[in-house]
Amino acid sequence: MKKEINFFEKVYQVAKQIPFGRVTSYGAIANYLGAPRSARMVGWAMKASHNMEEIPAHRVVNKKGILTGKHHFSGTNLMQNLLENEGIKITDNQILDFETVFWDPLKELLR
DNA sequence: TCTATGACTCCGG
DNA sequence: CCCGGAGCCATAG
Repeated sequence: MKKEINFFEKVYQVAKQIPFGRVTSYGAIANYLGAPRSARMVGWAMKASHNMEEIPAHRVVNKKGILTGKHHFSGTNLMQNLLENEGIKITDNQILDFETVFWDPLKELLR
């Protein structure tokens, strides 16, 4: 095992830096990691994050602002509940004002 | 090694 | 934005 830092670890580090009341997309994280084609891997990492330390995976949605992974959370509306608790409005798994709450690590985190 | 899968994204209609 | 199809890539078996 030479690679101590896996792709997952990178995703976790970025996910942890997502500010309160903000969300980002899998592609944005993947792009920040230098793997814009590995957006799916980010989602895969999020799924594994359940077994890791506390990762705000509920703040990560797809590019359309849809809670594609809410089904993977405990219960059925936990993910939506967590986001709404942060002041994010959601309708039918779709984040309202997605462009407003969107947090791009490439633009906000970096630099 | 190969196949299947997926919390995605892009493209054309 | 919705729908169908294709591309991408790490992980599991």
